[in-house]
Amino acid sequence: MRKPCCDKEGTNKGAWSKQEDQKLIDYIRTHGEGCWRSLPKAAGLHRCGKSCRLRWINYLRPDIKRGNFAQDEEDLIIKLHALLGNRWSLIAGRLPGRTDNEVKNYWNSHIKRKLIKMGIDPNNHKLNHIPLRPQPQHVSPPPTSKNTMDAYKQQKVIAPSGENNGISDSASSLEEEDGKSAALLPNLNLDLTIAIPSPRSNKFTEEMAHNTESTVTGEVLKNEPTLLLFT
DNA sequence: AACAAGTTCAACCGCATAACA
DNA sequence: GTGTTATGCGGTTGAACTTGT
Repeated sequence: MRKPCCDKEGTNKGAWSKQEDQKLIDYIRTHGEGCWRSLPKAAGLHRCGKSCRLRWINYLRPDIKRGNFAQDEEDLIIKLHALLGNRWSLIAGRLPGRTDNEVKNYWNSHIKRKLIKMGIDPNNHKLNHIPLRPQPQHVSPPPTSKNTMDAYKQQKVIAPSGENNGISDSASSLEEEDGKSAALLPNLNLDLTIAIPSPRSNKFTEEMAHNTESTVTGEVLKNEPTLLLFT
């Protein structure tokens, strides 16, 4: 039997030192990413592979964009979250230079609070105070305001994602509700074009294709899941 | 200046699943 | 087909930092 990934004894934990960072950077520059299990030993690090991977992906990678999120990034996160739920890696994948951890943290510390303040449930993007009569479906024009927050404010119509944070009940659940529920209707002007990506994301893509008003193209970009958002 | 409360964010943990034997 | 390991993901934690009193 092979040893488990994280052998608890003899491995460092907690914050990384500059020396550790440098060792990791040097090693990956020379050997590239991959084989995280054997990397710590080869790089002379007393860390588990998991920890090295996380440090590299979330902090040391050269293409990481640090600093505040721009307004358009924030809008995109909201839109994607409405559609995808807490699938941070998928959301981050649409924000160049941003990591899933960063997006998740930003959501929890900034956006979530903002939405709550506005009376919007961040879990399902619905208003907490629901009008007595539901709006008819598919009648609202796309938001004309410059960002999603404005759209929320002006139209008070929130995205479709269901209680479970997932995507599985986005469009279908609305059909099920059939106007009986007071749930508001999607109006984020999400026009999706999805290309079948790498095998790993096929399940996701199928779900998306099934649950959203989307166009599935036959184009495949190797190892690059493609989800185009037009706002 | 000192402390408390609130916020941010890097890092850890556990689970799911892909990959492999 | 089954069992085991490696990897990736999302939830959570806690130290560091900021703000208010």
